[in-house]
Amino acid sequence: MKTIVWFRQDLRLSDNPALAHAAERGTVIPVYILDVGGRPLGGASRWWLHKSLAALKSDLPQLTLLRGDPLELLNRLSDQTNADAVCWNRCYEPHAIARDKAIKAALRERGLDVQSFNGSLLAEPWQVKTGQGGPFKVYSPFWRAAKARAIAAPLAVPKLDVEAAAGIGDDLDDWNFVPSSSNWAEGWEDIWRPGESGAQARLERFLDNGLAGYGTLRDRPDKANVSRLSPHLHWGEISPRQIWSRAQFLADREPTYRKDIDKFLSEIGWREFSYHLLYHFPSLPEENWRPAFDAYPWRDDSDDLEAWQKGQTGYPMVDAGMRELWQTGYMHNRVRMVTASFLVKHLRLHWSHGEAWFWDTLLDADQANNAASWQWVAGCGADAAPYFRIFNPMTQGEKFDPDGAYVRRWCPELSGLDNKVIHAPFKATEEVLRAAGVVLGSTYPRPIVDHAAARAAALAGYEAVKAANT
DNA sequence: TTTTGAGTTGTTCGA
DNA sequence: GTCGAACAACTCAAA
Repeated sequence: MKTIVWFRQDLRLSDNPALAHAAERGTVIPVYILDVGGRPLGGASRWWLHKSLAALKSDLPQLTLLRGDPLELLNRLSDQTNADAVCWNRCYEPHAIARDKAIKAALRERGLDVQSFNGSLLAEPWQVKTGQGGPFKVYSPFWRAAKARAIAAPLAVPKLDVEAAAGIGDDLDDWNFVPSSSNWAEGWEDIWRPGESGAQARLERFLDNGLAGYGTLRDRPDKANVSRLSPHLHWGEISPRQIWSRAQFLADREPTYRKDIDKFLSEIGWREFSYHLLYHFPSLPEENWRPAFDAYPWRDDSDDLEAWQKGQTGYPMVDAGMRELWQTGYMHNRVRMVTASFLVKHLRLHWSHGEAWFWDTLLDADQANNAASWQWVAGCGADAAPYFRIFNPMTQGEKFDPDGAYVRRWCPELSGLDNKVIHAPFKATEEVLRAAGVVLGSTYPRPIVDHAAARAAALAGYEAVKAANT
C-alpha cells in the first residue's frame, strides 16, 4: 500500500497525523505542492517557505516539490507511483477548504482512499460550539470551551518507509523565493531558523528564558520575552498540541510558572479563535465583520500610507515598529497594536491597507490571524477593541519602551535623545534636538498628524458607525 | 423567552 | 504624581 502525503502547512515529521496515518498503511510518498491558485504569498512568506522546505527536505530527502494545480499534479503523481491513497492535514482558509473538498471528491472518484486530519489546531473550528450550537463570537467563552475539551497528546515521528517519485519534481532554487540581487533578507538567517528543529529549539529557548514574567514582560518590545513562534506555527513546523503538551508538563512540574504559562497558552487560544472565526465567517479577510463599519468615513491618502509603511510618521514608536517589520519580517505584538491603531485611527486609512502590507512583509503572515487581528484593532471585528480605545503612540512608548531602547535600535537617528523626549522628539527644545543631532523634517520627520486632532477625528468618524447601527 | 453578567491589550480629565 | 471615573452602548453566552 502506497500513500501520498501532501504537505501543506504542516512542514514537520512529529505530531503529523497525516504522515502517521500513511506510515501505518505502508509506503509513504511525500510531496509539497506550491498551489498557484489562492492568495499569492507575500515576499517574507516566500523566504520562510523556501528555508522551511529546505529543512524538511533535509529530514525527508525523498520529498518531491511540485508547482501548479494540485488536483492535476496529484492525479499524475498517483498514476505514476501507483499510490492507492492520498492524505493531508487540513487547512482552513476559504480557498483551501473549497480546493480540498473538490480534490477529495475527485480523487475518491478515481478510486483512491483519501483522508484528511487535524494537524494544526487544538480543536477543529466546528467542534467548539456555544450552548446553542453556534460559533463563538467572544474570545473568553470560546477559549474556556476549547480548553475544556480533551486535547490529544502529540504523535511521535513515525517509522517511515519512504519512496521518492521518480523523474519529476522541481529544484527548490528554481522557485526563486529567496532574493538573489538586492538581498532584503540579509541577516534573517541569524535571527530565524525555519524548519522543525528550529521551531523546537525556539520553543525551548522561550520556555527557558522568556516564560518567567511573561504575563507582563511580553508587552515589552525592548525585551526578549515573547515566544516568536508565530512563523513556525504558521507553517506547521510545530503544532499547537506540541506546545500545549510541553507547556502543561512544565506547569505541572513548576507550579510557580502556572500563571505565565496560562497567559502564554491563551495566546495560542487567540490563534485558535482566529481560525474559528475565519472558518465560520469566511469573508473575514475582505469584509467588515460588523457591517455597521461600512459607514465609517475612511480616508484615502497614498502619501500617509507610504509614510506608515516606511516608518516615517514622526512618531518613534510607530516608526520603530514599521522598520522592525521591514528589516526583519517581524514586529513585536505590542507594537503591532500601536502601529495598526495608528493606521486605522490616526490616519483613518482602511484596515485592509494594513492587512495587505502585513501580509506581504510578515514572516508569520497568516490569513486567519491577520484578518481577525486587523478587524479587532479597527473595532469592526469579533470581541473588538472599543472604538474609543485609541492608542497614544507616545504614552505607549513611555510605558512599554521606558528606556527607549527599542526606538533607538530601529530609529538610530534619534539615539542621541534622552528618555524624556525619545518618544516625542517634536516636543523637544531646539537645543536638545541640536545636541542630539536631530533635525526635524530632515534627519527625522515631523509628525504627519497631530495626535489630539487625529484622535478627535477618529472619534467623530465613529458617529457614522453608531448611526448605521440604529 | 427573558434576564443577567461580562467583555485582551487605553486614554483623558479632574479631583 | 496618583487615582477613579467617564468614554457608550451593545452583543454575546449562559442561566
